[in-house]
Amino acid sequence: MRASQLYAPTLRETPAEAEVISHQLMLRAGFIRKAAGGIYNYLPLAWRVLKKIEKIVREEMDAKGGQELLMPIVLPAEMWQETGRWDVYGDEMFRLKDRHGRDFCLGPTHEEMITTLIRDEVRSYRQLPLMLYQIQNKFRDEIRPRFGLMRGREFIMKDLYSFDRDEAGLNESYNKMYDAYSRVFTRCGLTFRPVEADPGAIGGKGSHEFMVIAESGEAAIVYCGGCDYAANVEKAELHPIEAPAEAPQPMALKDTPGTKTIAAVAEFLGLPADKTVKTLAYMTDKGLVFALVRGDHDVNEIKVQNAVGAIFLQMADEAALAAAGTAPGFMGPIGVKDVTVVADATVMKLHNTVVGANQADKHYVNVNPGRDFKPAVVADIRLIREGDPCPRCGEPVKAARGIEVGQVFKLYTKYSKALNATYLDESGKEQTIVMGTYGIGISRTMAAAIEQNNDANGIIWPAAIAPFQAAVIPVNNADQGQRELAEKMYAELVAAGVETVLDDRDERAGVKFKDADLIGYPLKVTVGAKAVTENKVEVKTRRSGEVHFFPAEEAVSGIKDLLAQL
RNA sequence: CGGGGCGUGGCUCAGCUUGGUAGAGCACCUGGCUUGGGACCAGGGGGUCGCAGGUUCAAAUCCUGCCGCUCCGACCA
Repeated sequence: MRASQLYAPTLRETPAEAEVISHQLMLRAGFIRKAAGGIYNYLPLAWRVLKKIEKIVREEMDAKGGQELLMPIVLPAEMWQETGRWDVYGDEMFRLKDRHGRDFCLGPTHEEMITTLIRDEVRSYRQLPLMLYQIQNKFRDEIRPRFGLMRGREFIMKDLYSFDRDEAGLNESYNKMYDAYSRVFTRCGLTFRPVEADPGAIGGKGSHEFMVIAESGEAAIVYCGGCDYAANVEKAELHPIEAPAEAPQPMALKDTPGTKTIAAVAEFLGLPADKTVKTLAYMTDKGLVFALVRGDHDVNEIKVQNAVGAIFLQMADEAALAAAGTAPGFMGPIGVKDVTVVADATVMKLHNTVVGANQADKHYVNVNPGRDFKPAVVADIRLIREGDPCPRCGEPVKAARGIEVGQVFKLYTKYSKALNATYLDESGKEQTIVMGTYGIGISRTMAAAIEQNNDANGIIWPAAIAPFQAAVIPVNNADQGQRELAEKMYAELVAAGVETVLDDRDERAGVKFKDADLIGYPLKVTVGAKAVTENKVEVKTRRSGEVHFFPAEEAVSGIKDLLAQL
């Protein structure tokens, strides 16, 4: 490709709208342009990168027996109504009507479509297992699209669906995908970590997320230095903590004026925060829920949601609290009606603790959980923090941030049951197909790669996904010798199968170097005066800045060697 | 959905307080000069100042409404 023909409009200045580095660099380097909030055009350089990522993904999916197909973007409402997700998805779903008033949506994911697609055709155990996938644009009307390609409203995703006879088959498919995902992200040159995850709205049980480790990541994860445990904080388990034994005291109501926070109550009573109980109120589709954790702990809302089986959960407002007959700042589990009390397992270990009395300026003291109140649910609902013990080995966990580039789920029969996808086993008995779903954010992976590979001058592409491998730069276009040698190097590299850009633009050397660094070609091949007079072609590695000189006739093999090392 | 900020040429921004014929740098076009890290000189093209109302002799500037972008929040009572 000749740079004079390449449509890659670079910007000297960073557009004001971009906050994270990947977004800034993709705009500046001429990879993307915005069409609307969270919706982007992929220009030729970006498209080349995306196709490389897709190619790696296809190879790894195919290697595990996946078969590629393509489903529609526009999906009819009926199948979503059958599984209930037409309502569950809420405002995040792009909806539209055709001229007859029939409801459709732009596919946010395709479990419903794939399941209805195969249910009429797959009738026998002989047709299983089956793995089908597509690479397709997905649509989610995010509350707040941000960070460029990292959280867009339209994005490119690979989604694979596995269909098995039973749980054993599902586990096998799941393990294959887990392995394939590890291979994909390794080949893309990313530093990543699979972590245990909460399946969330997709449903099912058993899930891992593949996290690209980056400061700008939206997800918080913990991992153990002592063993290989790693999890999203939403999921990370915690064992209950024992409290030192104490003789139970009689419960008493005590005036605690103005103590609306744990810190204030603890100070007023002269107790450490870990001898108190914190109560948070949530409105859910299952009614009002009180979540109890030890005073110095935090609530994990996902765990609360799972503990009560709620689809919807948010902090209760003052009106809801008033209706429930309690007082903000002084809430507690004792004497409340029509409230589901969920206690963290650690709370149940406390002796002579403190809870709000559900009236202003009063707390109960010397409360003994189990004796003085009995929660409807006791579960692990605590949010893990750095330094908490690993649930597997007890070593303190470390915290990190990650960009979720892939997630694998064991769905079991959630969708196959709702959509009636069954097969006949050997004995002629009807069985429900067991499913898994496996996604990779292709466009997000591109952004994540930039988040992890950049410097002050621009992008540093891992060679496997770089839009081009090398840029040939004649320093002085006016010099015929340089121009001709650069043309020759370019022709030879292309003939040798090296994806190369020849910067034939009538620009000064500085401009060409700056653009090459910004775009992030792994190698710069500089043809200057020395190349012509001393037969020394300069090859500079983008990442390390390392410089090699080759005689022109050896340059191509030298470049191929360098690329092989990247 | 709540709160803040911002919408002026392709990009970054000034001008708005105090109304009076729309600016700079970069980018772009022409010519010259230059050629190893975003040169220089001269000339030139390009803007319904987000949209719609209103106030005024006169609105980018003041007022009202709307739209868009962006940041924070929508978790620890």
